[in-house]
Amino acid sequence: MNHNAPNKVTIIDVAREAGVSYATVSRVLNDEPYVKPETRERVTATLQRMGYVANRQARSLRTGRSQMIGLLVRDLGTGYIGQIISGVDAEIAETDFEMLLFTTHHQAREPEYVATFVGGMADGLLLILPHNVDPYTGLLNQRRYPHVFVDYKGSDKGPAVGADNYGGAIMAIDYLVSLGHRRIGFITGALDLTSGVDRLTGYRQAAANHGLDDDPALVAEGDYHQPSGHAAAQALLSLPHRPTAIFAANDAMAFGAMEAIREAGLRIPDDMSVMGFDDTPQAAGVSPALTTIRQPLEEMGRQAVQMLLTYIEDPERPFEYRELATDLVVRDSCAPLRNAAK
Amino acid sequence: MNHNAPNKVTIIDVAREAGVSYATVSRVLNDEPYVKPETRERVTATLQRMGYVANRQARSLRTGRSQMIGLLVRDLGTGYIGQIISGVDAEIAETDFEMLLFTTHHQAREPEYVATFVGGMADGLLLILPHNVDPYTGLLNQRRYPHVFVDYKGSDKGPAVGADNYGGAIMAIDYLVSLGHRRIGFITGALDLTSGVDRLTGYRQAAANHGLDDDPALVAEGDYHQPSGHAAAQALLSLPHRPTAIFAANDAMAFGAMEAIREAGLRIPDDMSVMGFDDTPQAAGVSPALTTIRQPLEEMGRQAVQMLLTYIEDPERPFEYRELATDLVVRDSCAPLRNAAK
DNA sequence: ACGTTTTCTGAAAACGTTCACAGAAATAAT
DNA sequence: ATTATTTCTGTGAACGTTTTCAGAAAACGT
Repeated sequence: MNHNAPNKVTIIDVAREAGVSYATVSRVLNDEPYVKPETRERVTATLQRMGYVANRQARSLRTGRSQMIGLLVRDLGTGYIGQIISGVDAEIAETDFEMLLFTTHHQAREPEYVATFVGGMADGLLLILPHNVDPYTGLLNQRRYPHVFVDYKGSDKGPAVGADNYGGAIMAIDYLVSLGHRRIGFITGALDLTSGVDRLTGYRQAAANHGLDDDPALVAEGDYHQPSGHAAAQALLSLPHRPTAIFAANDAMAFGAMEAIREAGLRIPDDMSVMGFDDTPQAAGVSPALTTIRQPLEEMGRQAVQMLLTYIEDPERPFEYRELATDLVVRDSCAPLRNAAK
Repeated sequence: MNHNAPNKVTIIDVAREAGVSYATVSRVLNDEPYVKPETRERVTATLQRMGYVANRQARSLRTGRSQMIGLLVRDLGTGYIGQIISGVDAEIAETDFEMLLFTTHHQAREPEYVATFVGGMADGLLLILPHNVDPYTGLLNQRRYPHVFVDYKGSDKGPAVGADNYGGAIMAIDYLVSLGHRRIGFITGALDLTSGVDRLTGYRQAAANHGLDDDPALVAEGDYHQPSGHAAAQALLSLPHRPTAIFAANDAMAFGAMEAIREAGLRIPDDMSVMGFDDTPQAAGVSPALTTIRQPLEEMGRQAVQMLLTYIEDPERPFEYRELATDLVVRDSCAPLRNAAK
């Protein structure tokens, strides 16, 4: 008797108890035909009575399929990722797969995790990683292991689903310009992420489109975290010729900026308009409610799952990139430019 | 050749390639002694070269241990749970276990998930479920499967770690009373949760201690979600003799209450003091910053893991309940009662 | 030089399943 | 009644590991 194994009841125990072979038990377990109805019933009852629960590892060892979809995620803390996962979870719930999530706050361990998944722990993998994924593409592609990068820009590195960050930034500036703003400060996201770069590019392009000031001082670098938004806004506010509106590359930094603006004794939106990007749950809750660009995060999760399933079906399918549209969400943090104020 | 199995390389392939038996490969894999250094080196090199990655299911089938800690969680959307998981993850990272998370937005599938874990998928289970857990205690205890309920009140049902919700509520009221408030509205949490009940009981006890009005109308029912806080606050504000302070059983509802208070044309904290419970990340970000009762969520996660490890070590250990202290976090949403205002 | 211990290695069984196969029992067709 | 088909059931192999066992090779003591 194995002391470290909690008293498990196996298919064999059930078989003995029900007076059949273990193959038959397996058959009823898998709803296979060709089991005499009364036998099936007897086995089912025994299964129930003995509290049998299948050993998935044995099953998946044998079948070569785990019926699990892996999710590799960094830093669950933010509601941002929570929303994506919500979508993933909802979509998976409609399949006969289950979701298996590994979090890692330690980038160093990630390759190990990826290897675990590839090694058979899951039939496919969704990666939601806020950093360069190159270290993993080798392993993943070499085995043609089904996977999708989420919230990531597509490339020849692998399949991905992301949002139209470039278009969203354009939309934001268009909106501010429509309110009469001409001097618009921008707080960048982390520039080692494609989303950070794309939003910046969008800002620049829109500024050029409208012939706005392209004072380099109007661009302040941030890293997507609230404190960096605070600092960047302070820099923008202390400019000799300061902007009348600030567009932050995400909501968290917009919140930081709002703080800084208030500390400078200015009112939002009367003295300074503020826009964010993401439409996190807090955006609506904060005061004044934040005007922002919505990313369809939940939808992103859903699409990622759908895409992954196609790769599980056919691992050889060529890489696909799906880009989801972003929307303008108008709330209370932006106001028309008052000529007087200028 | 199995078509659905991606070209895996097994211990046997490596053995053949390195010219040894697979037992030897297994030995070097597990750092066992008694392998000739040069053999070990050759095998290691082959392992590396062929890109071997272990099949965990096979390993755990054989050893009876998965080296995984399961986490069953509902509704990741909230940052609240994210914080607990942060702690769990940090603590697990210091062990040689890994974390395996199942989310479920569908309560109906939970028993199935629990069964999966018990069936060998993980060596122990942490349950963070915002509802009654009775349906699972049977299965879990019958097998003496190592588990801990997190953010849950201890009982004879199973081991748990939770926060001192009762004491926290007392602390909150004590603080408001110290500011001079005598008429304090309370917005309850979900009353099917032990935390909801305990915070209410704490409120009542503290009110009695200080001989406050025990007008039943001062207690408005909420469900821990922001909208319910909004509604409940509206009810409290429309009272003929309205409170001078509102204590919400969690931060989310406090945010809803703040909204309602502003809509009623009142200022916070000048006209109405507001307190929350939890100290979610937004509490500090909102304006005015929310005075609240801090729950050591991350610590809760850490302790839960520590506790679980002791049960994995010795499944027979009697049920333990750890209660973590809560703290008062003073910010800007409460002000002394102005006698004039009354 | 010889037994003894120590180091090293491989064969084979086991973990809990599924599945191909073949045989038995029941049913249908002649 | 006999054969052909269908339904049912059990045996044994396999999935990729770890681990026990025993035997071979090396190192050691005398």
